[in-house]
Amino acid sequence: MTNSTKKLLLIDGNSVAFRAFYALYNQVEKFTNHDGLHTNAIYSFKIMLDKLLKQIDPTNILVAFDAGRTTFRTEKYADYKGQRSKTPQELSEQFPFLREMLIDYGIKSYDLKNYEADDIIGTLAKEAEGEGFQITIVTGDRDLTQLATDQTTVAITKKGVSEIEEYTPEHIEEKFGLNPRQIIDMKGLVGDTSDNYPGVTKVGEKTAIKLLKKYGSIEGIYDQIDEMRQSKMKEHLIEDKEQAFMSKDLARIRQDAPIEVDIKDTEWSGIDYEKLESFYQQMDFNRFLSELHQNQGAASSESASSVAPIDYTELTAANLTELGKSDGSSITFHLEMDGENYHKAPTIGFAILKDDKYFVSNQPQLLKEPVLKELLEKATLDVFNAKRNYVGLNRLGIQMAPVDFDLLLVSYLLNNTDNSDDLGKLAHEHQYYQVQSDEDVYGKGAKRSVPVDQPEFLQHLAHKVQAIHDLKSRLMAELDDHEQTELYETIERPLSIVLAQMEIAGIKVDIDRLMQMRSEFKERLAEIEQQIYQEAGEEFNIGSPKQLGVILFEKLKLPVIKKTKTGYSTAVSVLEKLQGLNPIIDNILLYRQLSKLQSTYVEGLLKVVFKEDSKVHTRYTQTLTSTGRLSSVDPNLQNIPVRLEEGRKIRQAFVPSHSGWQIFSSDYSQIELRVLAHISGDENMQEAFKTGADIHASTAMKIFNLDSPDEVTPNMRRQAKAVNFGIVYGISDFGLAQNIGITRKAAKKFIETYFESFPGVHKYMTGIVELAKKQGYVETLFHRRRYLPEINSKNYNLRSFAERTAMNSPIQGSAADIIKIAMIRMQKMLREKGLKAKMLLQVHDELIFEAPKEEIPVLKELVSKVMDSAVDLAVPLKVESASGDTWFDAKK
DNA sequence: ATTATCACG
DNA sequence: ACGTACGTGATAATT
Repeated sequence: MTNSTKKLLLIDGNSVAFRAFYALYNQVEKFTNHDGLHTNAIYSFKIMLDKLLKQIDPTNILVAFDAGRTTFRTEKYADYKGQRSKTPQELSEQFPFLREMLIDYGIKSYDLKNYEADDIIGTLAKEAEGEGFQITIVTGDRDLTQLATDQTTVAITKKGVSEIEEYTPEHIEEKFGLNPRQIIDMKGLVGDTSDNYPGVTKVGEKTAIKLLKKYGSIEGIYDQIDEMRQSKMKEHLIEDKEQAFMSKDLARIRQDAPIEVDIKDTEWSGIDYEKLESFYQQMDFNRFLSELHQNQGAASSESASSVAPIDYTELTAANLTELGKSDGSSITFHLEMDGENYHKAPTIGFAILKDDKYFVSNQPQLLKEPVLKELLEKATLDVFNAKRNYVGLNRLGIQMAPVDFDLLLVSYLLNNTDNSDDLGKLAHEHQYYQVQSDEDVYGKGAKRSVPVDQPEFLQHLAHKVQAIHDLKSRLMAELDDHEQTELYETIERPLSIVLAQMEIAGIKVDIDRLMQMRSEFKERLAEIEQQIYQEAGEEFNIGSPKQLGVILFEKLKLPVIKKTKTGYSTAVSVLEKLQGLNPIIDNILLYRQLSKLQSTYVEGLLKVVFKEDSKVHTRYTQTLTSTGRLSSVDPNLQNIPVRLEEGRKIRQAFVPSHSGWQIFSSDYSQIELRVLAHISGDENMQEAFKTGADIHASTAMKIFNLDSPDEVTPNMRRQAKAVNFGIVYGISDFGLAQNIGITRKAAKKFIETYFESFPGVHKYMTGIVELAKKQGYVETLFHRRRYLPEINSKNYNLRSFAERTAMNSPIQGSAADIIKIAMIRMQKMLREKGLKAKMLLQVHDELIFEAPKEEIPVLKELVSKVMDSAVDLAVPLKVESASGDTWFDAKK
């Protein structure tokens, strides 16, 4: 697109930087680069600048800055801007870098001694108007609207900087009934509190507009003041005449400042991408870096690929020998599958990097050829996502060789915040751009298509193995710096294979049982539904919180307990408070319960059963949680109902895969509290665990100051249990109060007493928060890290959340470490002992197996031993086991 | 794509 | 005065 007219963009640098700074003020601590420099203002300034460049497409640009506090205005009026508080350090340190960024953008910036940015802008705007420019002035300061003309638009930033409001003369007329020049008169009459100059007493915006409509200007008012009828306002006007003229003079933006730039100097030379790239690197603007690379790529080549092409060999049945022999040395491998669910996604290609040579193919069947199969079973592999590759190869009948480097896993250990599972995106996070994301190559949503027959597909695969290889040494070195090599080599890496094996094994589902439940639930739901309609007096969608809210709180006029941001809350906690007021409540609660079971568990589960083996094969996400726990998807087998009997019956549908076998389950008892007892070193807590006491009862004795366990009532124990949970979660009086229904004051007292009774725990909690503030992260027993950038935030909520996280993560994370160790050892033991038993599921603190009935006693012995001894803590670990014909029956 | 709800540890 | 318990995933409704 070419410009038919010349367009000048004038930006009030200080004003916009202030707006930009406060737009992201609540995240100011999140925006710091590796040198500790705050970057939030630069960041949002840049976003706004890009938007403007795109919208306006200017030929000329200038960013004007204030030169300092003293100007000709302070000479005239010493108190001008006198009440302004000092620019915060977090912002002022950003100005030099902001100017540097402008240079990289090819944009001229300018300041002039004794003048404000406004005056530079006013002067240049006037000059540009004479030369026939279209001018846009961008600022956060409304005073500049006085400069609006037919040629000049003033854009005021709103909502931080994400939106702008454009002031043309027409818009100003519409809004105030004044012309732009009268804005100056208005300022003179009203004054300006933020610039700290006075106006006429008792004259505000409304009065000023009325006066100016009648008299035109301040001069006009005083010319005719004698004719004005007697009033308080007239007295004030006469009294403050001098002030009014002075303020008008202060408000008037100069259009004749002695600037040393002219329009020619503002010609935009365009962005210097190389310099901008290194600037982004300096600022740690990873998002902008990857944008930059994509844009450059799109602009510089017709194939829209931003990466240098790789010289590869396309493998065929005929040229397999070119791969050469396998000597067990390290190769980089990638298996491409089309779809997230690798248990069923078609394998569509693969890539190998061996001895600096790239081999790629869109014929995965080739992997079954002896040369390739042997290579993959004998070599040492570097991969991205070992688990995914293992399952994919397993489906081709290949037993994947040991893995040395797993890019996905290592990257997750280094930093588990925003760890993508897309190779390209993740490489970009590590400032590596010689590979694109799948989304970039394949598209997303409805537009997604994988060009398996095109060279770009093979190129993409080659770039994937190249990226894995290129990132290896750097990331492994970082792992070492973090003291995480052991965590990687002895826990996460072997675990990925154990998880793959568990997923492949799957768990058998009794489909008939589920179908039977489905028709039972269907009948009962229909019945309750009719009752609810009757009680409500009309039919509506019970599943819609919005419609339900209208029925309950408007039609039936039940009291509103809580609101969500979109309307009435109808959550269980609310409905329970309404119980007894109307019989409809009980029915809704029951309906909710049953429809949850029906849709999520009965029907949801039936949808994901594999027809071939009547099993569900979940996928564990090993690189997602910020604490180190696993999660389970498609289906989620870590949230199968257990607390309510009705829901627990779902577990009857999980059965062994062979007749004569049983389900066996083992769980750690209070592992998180035991971990806390260990890492806090609290003697009282350790003592309780060492003597095998009931921990909640013993906590109750402490906080209620009892002498004997016999004095602990069930209610005391319940409250003590809640306190223990609270401690693990990073306690707050509010949370505890809410949970056990006591006042905040009482909760606070509980916590105080708790900390007096367990001083070691108290010391740990304050110590870990302090440590987090100092080093920016916390660690588990095995050096798993969690970064807490918000721990020093000025925003109370963000900071408090980070503080609780600092207390909780080492506990939850260490417990996760421990069960992971147990799983690896357990799998090894099953193999070594030649047992038929299979480990199937992990649910955070429990492991679920299937085994021939006769193996159960052996298994029980073995699992207890392995889980008990997974780590050596200052307190014993306790394991409880059970078995039965279904998962439901594997309970005490 | 986001929100409310509810299932689990 | 503020306004929260920690970690997840699936579903249906709504935008």
